[in-house]
Amino acid sequence: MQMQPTHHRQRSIAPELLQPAQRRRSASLESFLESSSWFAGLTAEEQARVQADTYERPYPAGAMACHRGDPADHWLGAIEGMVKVDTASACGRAITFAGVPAGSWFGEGAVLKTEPRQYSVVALKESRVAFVPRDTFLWLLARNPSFSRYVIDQLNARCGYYVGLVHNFRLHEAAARVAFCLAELFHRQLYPSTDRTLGLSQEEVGRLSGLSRQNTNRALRELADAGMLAMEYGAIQILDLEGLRQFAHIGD
DNA sequence: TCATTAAGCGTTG
DNA sequence: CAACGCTTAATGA
Repeated sequence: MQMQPTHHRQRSIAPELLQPAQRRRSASLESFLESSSWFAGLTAEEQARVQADTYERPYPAGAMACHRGDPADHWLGAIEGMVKVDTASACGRAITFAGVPAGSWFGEGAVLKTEPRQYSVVALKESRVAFVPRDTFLWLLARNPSFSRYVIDQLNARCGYYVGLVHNFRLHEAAARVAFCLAELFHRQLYPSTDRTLGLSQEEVGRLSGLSRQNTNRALRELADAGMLAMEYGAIQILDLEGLRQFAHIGD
């Protein structure tokens, strides 16, 4: 049995209280690992160790999976739901750095450093998170070239994401910002299997793109009028991902 | 003066 | 009950 993090609210939800979408049959931890692109490049021995060492935890909406300031001793995967990375700082306001849809691995930067975690990880809705212990992660990194290549690609993609973010925010206005943040949730390397309907409230989209609720709403209407997305109650449906990317000037 | 935002509130899904 | 839309008051360019 693995030692599990002690930091999270211990609230479990009775299955009958869950919404249908949340109760939907979801991937087991095992199949989640198997469907992750980096997993196929491991030897049988490595795969076995990863499967033995990795564990998962469920989180209700709003729960914190990792606290800022805790030691970063796990590499994380979003199995189901959606989480965000932010600074839930004691001083002042929370800033969201990234949304992490299901199917994505993240936190590799924190595991590679020895410093405590700089950011918090919060579930945006009912979610399950996979924890790969630091030792296992470093072990793979040291012995398997295809895995280290994957990690390099991951870090590189993240770096490119933030360059694009600065570019976009310096040059463009609200609607383009929102378009950028939404489109990047479908980044091939970072977020390989995002659902076309994002379960994000307008307020969350606002936090993600650094805009007020009003501005976010206005921007979303603009994008909806252009036929790139459809606004739903508590969700955004992406209709034209390429259009969004162009509008956000991704790749310029 | 005009634009933007946080806060509050009534409505809606 | 949370998300949404609208109004309002404060803030600042």
